[in-house]
Amino acid sequence: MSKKKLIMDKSLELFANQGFEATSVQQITDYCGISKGAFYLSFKSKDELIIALIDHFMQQLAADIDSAVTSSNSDDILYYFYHTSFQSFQNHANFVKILLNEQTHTFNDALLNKMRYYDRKTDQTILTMIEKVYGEAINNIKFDLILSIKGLINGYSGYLLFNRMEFDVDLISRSLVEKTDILAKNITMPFITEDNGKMFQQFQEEEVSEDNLLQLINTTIDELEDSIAKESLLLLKEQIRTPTYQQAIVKGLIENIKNLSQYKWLTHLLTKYFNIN
Amino acid sequence: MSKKKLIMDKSLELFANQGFEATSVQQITDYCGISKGAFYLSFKSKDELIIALIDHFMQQLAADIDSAVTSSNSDDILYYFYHTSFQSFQNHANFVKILLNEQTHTFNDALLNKMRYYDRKTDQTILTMIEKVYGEAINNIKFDLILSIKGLINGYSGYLLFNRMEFDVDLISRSLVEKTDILAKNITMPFITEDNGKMFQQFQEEEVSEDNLLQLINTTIDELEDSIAKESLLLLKEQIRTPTYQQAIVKGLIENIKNLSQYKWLTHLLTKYFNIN
DNA sequence: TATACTAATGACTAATCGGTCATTTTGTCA
DNA sequence: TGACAAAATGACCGATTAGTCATTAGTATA
Repeated sequence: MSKKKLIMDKSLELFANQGFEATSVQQITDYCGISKGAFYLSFKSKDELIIALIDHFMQQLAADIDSAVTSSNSDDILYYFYHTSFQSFQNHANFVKILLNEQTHTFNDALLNKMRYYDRKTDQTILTMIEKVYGEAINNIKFDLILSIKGLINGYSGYLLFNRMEFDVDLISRSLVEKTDILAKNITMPFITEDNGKMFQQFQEEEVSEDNLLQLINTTIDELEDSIAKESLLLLKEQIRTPTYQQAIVKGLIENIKNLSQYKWLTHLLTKYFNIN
Repeated sequence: MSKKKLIMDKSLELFANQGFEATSVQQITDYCGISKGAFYLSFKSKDELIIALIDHFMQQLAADIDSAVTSSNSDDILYYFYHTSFQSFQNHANFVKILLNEQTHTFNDALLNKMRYYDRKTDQTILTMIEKVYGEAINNIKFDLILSIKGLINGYSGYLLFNRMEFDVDLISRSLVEKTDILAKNITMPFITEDNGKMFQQFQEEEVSEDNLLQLINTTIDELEDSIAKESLLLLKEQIRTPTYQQAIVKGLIENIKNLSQYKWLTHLLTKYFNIN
């Protein structure tokens, strides 16, 4: 395990239990069994660490949900959406705790922007989903439906987190699918009109910047043990710097990474960058 | 305006914009135009300040909602519940911001307990409300209904707060009443069973401790300009220390305070303490 | 073994924090 | 006016923080 990964893993625990501001760098390094200096070899600042954490998990969550939403039948989309969300919630309870705690703190502009970005991204995913499931029928209530879905997830997450409960992902998913369906088919009095809802539309997927992509590749290479996937990534990195291979080869290399479930986001970005379908 | 009130007003702004931990006592006193020493004449510590803030607003909110729920017809209860909630939200946006930010921070036990206490109180109020509106019919889904209602409020509050919008309290209330009604009448697949829902029942209204009551009276006296209400409070304070007057007189004195809308909580506690109906 | 390089250390700094208290200012009596 | 008390001040304290950097440990090459 790379040092960066070690710090991220351990600090996640501490942040979740004590909050971001209340956790000192000294505490993190003690807990990791490394020196303070070593911390600053991996991260330029404490802020950079929390942003890296948020990015790491949100990218994965966004990619998981996106793939669940795009790859399932119209009938099952809602179920798989909730299932993926709460499965991820169960697997990364510590991260969710940080998210709920630090959600709108203004103290760090970069952090706030990240949060906003992912919030918008979630809106967009949900919008795509409900349009796919209900089509034109819910056009005038779609923004209320988005808020209701996010609200339900929030309400139930808070309850589960507070009670530290083991829970049945299948049951909660089916229960929330029913609620969503009930709302979608019966609401007649939306609060958010098309006009107010403009902000939901404003989201544009970011350009895949070469810098960001390279940085993400480097981080991932760092995390990986020697393997075909690592070798593929190294080759793709070269390909970005100086294009050498044909599309087919590039596609094959990306396919080698696609199989690792935790790198769906990277796969997504690579596919987009190299213009592969 | 008393110094305590001044500090609470000003610090509310700062906490809302920067968070609790990120705001220093020095910053608060500078913003108030007083010295650091003066701060500690009003509050024993910084923690005591945040707890006072939370108490102040939550007591008022709880009393407002409670009176809205208990004093309206079964048909209108839901509407007045949401109306009171969002009206209060609109009037005290800064406080809501703090609540959303600091909601589950563990760093301070007393604070955490306050939060939990009021969360439970909210659950209880909502439970009473939906039982009054829907009776036995929703018995098996009532806990899901509580979570859904809290979730909806949360979802819409977050949206409104984020967009810093002026909004139509009547419209959002009617819109959420409809959603609540739709859910109450159509849910067939609850996630939380009677057994899991035990925790919702555990709430017991706190005993009215003499110390707490006296402290609240003193704070309120401090806030008030000279008036009948202030005089009444001073007399009631004496009555607690050494009972002198008959029930009728006590009841009359409490009535003098009841008329001030912002002291419903105090009225409630006094009524309970003196055993008046 | 000697050299060169990187990785890792932890004592240190400057700044900031919550909280204290000797001192001064202000207000109120006779 | 003068004596006294209450209110208010801000320099100061010990503790803690994020971040730095001269030094050391570890490793690979010659």
